[in-house]
Amino acid sequence: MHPIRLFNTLGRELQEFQPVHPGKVGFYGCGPTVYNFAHIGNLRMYVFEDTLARALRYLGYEVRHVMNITDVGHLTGDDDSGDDKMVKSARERGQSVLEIARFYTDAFFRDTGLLNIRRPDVVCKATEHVADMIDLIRRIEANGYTYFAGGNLYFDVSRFPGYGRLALLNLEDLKAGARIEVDANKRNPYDFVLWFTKGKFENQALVWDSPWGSGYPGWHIECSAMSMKYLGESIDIHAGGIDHIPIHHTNEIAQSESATGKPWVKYWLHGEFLVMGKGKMSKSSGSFLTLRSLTDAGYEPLDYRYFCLGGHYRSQLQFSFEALDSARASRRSLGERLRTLRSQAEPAPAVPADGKARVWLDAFADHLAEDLALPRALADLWGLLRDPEVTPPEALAGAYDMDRVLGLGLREAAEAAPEEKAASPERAAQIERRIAERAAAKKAKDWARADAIRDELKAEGVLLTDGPSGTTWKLS
RNA sequence: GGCGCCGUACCCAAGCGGUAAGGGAGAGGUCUGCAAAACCUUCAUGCGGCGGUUCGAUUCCGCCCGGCGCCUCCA
Repeated sequence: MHPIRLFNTLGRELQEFQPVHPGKVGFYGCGPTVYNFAHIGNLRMYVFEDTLARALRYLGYEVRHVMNITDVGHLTGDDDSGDDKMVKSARERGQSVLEIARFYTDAFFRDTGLLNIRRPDVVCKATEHVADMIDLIRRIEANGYTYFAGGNLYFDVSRFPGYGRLALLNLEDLKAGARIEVDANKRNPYDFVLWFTKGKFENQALVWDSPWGSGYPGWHIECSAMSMKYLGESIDIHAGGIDHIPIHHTNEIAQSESATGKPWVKYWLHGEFLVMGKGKMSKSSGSFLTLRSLTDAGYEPLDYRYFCLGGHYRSQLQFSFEALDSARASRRSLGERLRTLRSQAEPAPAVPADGKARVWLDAFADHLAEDLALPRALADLWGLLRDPEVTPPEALAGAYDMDRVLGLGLREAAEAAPEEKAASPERAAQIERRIAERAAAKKAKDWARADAIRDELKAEGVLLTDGPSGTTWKLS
């Protein structure tokens, strides 16, 4: 096991990682709310969670990765968010809320799969854990942290010392804070609902029976309940988006710890936003980019993954197509390099135990262990591949090893044929004929003729490359 | 109004007290009939501005300018 340091939002500092149970990591990563397609900003978050789990494993820890799927509540209503259109069109297709949830859940895993994001060990849906949530709320209630008002069960923030510590909230400051929701039933503006029987949404689609009446759970309880169910009452890492610090995670801590009476999450890791042009990409502000829109524009999903790896998870990442182009060019170049290495790697590559390659691999591990410094780790990959002192088999084996974390499909890239983009057999034969024709022209030193054929093919989207062993081609 | 984050070359982006990682683009070169590809080399005395602390600051402190996020579902 490699020692690791992580930046804990709780305390805002780099801390040495000491899991509750040595060598084992209970990791809960916030999952999607499945009421729309994930946009590339969301996806950045899941790339982060994925690389974190991969890195922990690479560094010798046994990881149990749990992710929630939020498929409950607030699917109807919320009409000022602009998402209504999505729901409405789904409704027009005669689908239920659960069908919508299933549709977007499938879409989510399709996207994450394309990005080489490994499926977490446990994927849990909120709707399948309402009983667990009710049990947890009962414990909170039994411990005296709740009150019932206006049909809803509230969490009483004033009973929980240290509320808001994660977010550095100052409860005294909230007064003038312009936009706190006015809920006459709340004793304190920061109180939040654990169980609704009367919500702001008239036609809540899903309701369950509970000791407090028929209704549905509050926004925050699912993560507390499910993380405890699958990881125990104290977990090592909880990761999520930076926007969740002040409300969602703050409330999760309050309710979890008031139920169990013990610390809940040891290390809080928060990923920063992907920003584009004038600000973050959000579901509610109209148009946003999906993975699909990138692939439609001719990019491969892993180009986007590579792009994400180029920035540290705690920094905002500036998205642009220019930047994505750069990522694509880098990844292609990487593939080219690996293919060359593979053709030179005589012995079957094995992970280098010593030698110069080991130096790069050690640096790679050290960088991962230092708050998941993926940009550094990526630079180590380039260093390994460009180092003249590293033999081709070592370089190749080292790259494959690093790819356990990077997830860039390096082995596939190395083994891909140059003409990876296949044409139909007829088309291929036709192209081969033209090449043969050109070869004859070249032999006769009829350069004009040879160049004309090359230009014609280029215009048709076929790129010719003359090499020592003849001419190869690929579709552009 | 409150809280937090950030400003590094043409672009993306690391570094966060010891003299600027990496990638892309650009430039030069090798190779080639010419290209393309590949490979090699090169590319910030400088890190928004002004002060301060220090032997030494891109890194710490203060102020200013500019950008972003959260406080409402949101990664």
